[in-house]
Amino acid sequence: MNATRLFVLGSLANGGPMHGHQIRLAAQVDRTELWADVKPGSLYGALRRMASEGVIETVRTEQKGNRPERTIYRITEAGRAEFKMLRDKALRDTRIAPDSVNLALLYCGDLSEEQMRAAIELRRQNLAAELASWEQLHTDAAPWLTGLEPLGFEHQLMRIKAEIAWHDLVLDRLPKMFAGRDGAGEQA
Amino acid sequence: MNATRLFVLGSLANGGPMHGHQIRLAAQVDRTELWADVKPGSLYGALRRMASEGVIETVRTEQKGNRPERTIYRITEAGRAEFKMLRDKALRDTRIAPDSVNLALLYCGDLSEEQMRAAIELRRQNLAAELASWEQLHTDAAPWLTGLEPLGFEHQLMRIKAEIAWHDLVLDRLPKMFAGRDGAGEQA
DNA sequence: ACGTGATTACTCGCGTTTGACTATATGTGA
DNA sequence: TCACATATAGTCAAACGCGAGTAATCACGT
Repeated sequence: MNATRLFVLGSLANGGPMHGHQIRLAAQVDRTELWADVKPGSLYGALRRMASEGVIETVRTEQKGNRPERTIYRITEAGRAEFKMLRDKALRDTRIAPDSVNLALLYCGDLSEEQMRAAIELRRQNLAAELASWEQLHTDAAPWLTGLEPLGFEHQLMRIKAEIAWHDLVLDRLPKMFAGRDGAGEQA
Repeated sequence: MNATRLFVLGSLANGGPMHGHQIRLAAQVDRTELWADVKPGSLYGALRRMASEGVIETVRTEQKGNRPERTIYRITEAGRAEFKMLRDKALRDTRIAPDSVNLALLYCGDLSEEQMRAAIELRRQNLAAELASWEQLHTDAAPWLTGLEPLGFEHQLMRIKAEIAWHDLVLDRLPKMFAGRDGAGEQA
């Protein structure tokens, strides 16, 4: 919920005054972007809104050569207050957004067992790749992780593993799910 | 991704022509809303947009007494095409949105071990309640479930269980995470 | 006859997100 | 030195999401 605002406030609170692009770069360096995934279009809009609300304020604007002007923002006291509020809210929020595949499942009545199996196996493959990539990321980053950040990695790994486990369960169940359907009529 | 559109198209494809409110009621009855969670404010906007695009079209408008007029929509051929596209897309999409708690974790440097433990334990409690509620829902609905719907329930249950397992892991690790911090100095 | 709470059906306005786009500067290799 | 990718820094319109509101009707007891 409101991850963009939390991200902006956190960046400015921990990194000092910065302009938009700088926020993005810093998030790459310190891996914040792994957990936030804020697109540029969202960022600049949020910066302007938040400045107009007074949770952040512009320090000054610069221009190097003829490149677009950049505006440097700093967090205000009101911003620090909202920062803590948003952090605590995120810490309290346990809502689990329903996976869109569950919705798709309702509409798969016209697919054959083979088509479903193929789709699920492809998903499983992608998840396995995603898992491998996160594991790589984890081992690479491990020496630099501080505070509670390692728990975030474990969280992500466990979630992907659970996802894979469900896919295995589905692959196991598929024959049974299709057994009760008319394919050619067992014994008419 | 675009769950609202998939939801609208699926409703009209499987339920025949309907007006907005009818779509919501039908989604309640057949449990589609469990997997979509589309708010009224989103629904009517989507209906108008989609009508203007031609993926759905208005059949007629009615008015009972002096109540708000209701517009009955039907899916078009273009709509059926987009429906399959969106369904297949949802079926292919394995992206796992990062949990906002992982972002919050980065900003918890000022919290004590006790504060963190309390926060995580509260989360765990809420998740346990959520799990119980889904299990109830599952056993209640079990006799009426058709097609691949049961797999959706198992999916949700597994995800919540994984979430709980992570919280248990965190509770186990917390002492170690805080061991390396200055609380009073072990033996100076 | 009358309040009152639920239901019906949708509107409104604002916040937010997104993808595509702009436009300059800086390598980098042939 | 020319071409082409990449980095820098941000804009914009349109789509999207949502809480709150509206305004009538209906159900129900009292």
